[in-house]
Amino acid sequence: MSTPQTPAAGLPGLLSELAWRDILHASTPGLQERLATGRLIAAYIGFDPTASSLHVGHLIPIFGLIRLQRRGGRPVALVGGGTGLIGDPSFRSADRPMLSLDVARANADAIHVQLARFLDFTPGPIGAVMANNLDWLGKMSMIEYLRDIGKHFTVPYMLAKDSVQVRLEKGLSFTEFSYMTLQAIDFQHLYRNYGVEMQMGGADQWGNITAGLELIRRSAAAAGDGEAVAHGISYKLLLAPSGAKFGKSEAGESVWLDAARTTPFAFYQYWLNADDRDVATYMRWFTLWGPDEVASLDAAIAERPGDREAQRRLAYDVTARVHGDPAAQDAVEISAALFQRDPVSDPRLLARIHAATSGPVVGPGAVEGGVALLLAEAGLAPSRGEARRLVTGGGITVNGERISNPASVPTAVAGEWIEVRVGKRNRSVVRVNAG
RNA sequence: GGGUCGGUCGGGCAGGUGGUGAGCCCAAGGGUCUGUAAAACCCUCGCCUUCGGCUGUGGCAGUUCGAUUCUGCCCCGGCCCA
Repeated sequence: MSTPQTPAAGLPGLLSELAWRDILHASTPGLQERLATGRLIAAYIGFDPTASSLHVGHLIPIFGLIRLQRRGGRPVALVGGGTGLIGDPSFRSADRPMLSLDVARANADAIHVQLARFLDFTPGPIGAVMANNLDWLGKMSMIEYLRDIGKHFTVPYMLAKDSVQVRLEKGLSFTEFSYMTLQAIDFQHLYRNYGVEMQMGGADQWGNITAGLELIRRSAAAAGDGEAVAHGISYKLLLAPSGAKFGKSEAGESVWLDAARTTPFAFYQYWLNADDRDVATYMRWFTLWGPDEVASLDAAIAERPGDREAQRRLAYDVTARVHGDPAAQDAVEISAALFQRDPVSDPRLLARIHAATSGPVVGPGAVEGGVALLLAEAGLAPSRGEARRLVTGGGITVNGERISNPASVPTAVAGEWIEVRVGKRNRSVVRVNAG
């Protein structure tokens, strides 16, 4: 981890900030000089509409745009409504599925809405802008493409990309091979129509970014004063030191930014449970905290790991950014109630926890059938046999009491709520539906 | 299209020659200790109505008292040839 030092303010300090946060992978020569002029710069990042929601992995590019805007740059979020129809082959081992036009469009719209939360779209010099590349890629004719774009790319240049090389053995369709030229068109289009001078992206995108630079350089050759007219930055791939798969819950599910897919409570819990070895990286990447604050939390991790101060601060900060302060506060309170030693007995609090965690609902028959049946019916155990094993193994606590007999019948609080703990971390409130 | 080798739990494997497949390793889950950690140790790990029962070796048939094993056709994957 780099030694924190206060970077210069504004755009001139952008690269050094990314460096001390240990995010910077590569940047084009001359970029620092361009930023040092302090002149306004616009930069973009592309988002593939492969799903109808962004997930925590997308926070990396999102923060890329946020940091740019805070330093006085104009962020441009490009949704790949057109490129998503093709599928980026970069470093993928197999063909990626192509999205249908309808799905790509619907996903692009949904992602649009999510991105709006993170950036300031107020019109102005640094107001964020959204674009969808289907708007221009969808209109381009094949003749236009081959004459104006294809002409600037040599096959050896395209073949030389690492991202292509790794696919040559396994096979690569012409469609996928052409992907980099589409992304280059995006860059050129944004360069010409929005004044975008820079593209940012993950390290796996470097080949695509440079393809865009190549297209802009060749097609703007008339300018010809030798100075680079466009730039690129790539971010390191996030490798969690603990070896954990970033962005996956303990159950192996993706952690989404959409509250309907991942509740704010689950989202908060994901960050709170970050491994000590990973939290240092996460707080650098996923917050706007400065060097001093980061250093003090580094110290807190080292001196009082049990307090998990960094995890708590991180979890709150990210949850608040994604879901808002009230939701983050709610997640903190619910976590406190659910993970204290004593069971929750207040029906109103139980109802609140049930709602915030999207707790399971079962019929009265599931309760009368005993704990094992209840666990299976509530989806807290995959099968009745598994539920039985959990109970006999001492892993189940109901309303604060450890249960050892799979057939025992639990009592619902206020006739409606049952607090169930499966192991230590998985805690939930089950609602018994009398009707 | 032809040949060949394979398809056994989430992943990787063992199960020469027809005689009981619920075994192993990893991953995962639970417990103890903890911080809702990590590490370590212990337990579990197909399904069910659980002192017992059922299903299951890619699919469908066949031979047989009995098939992972033998036969036929089909599906899927690797490699070689065209």
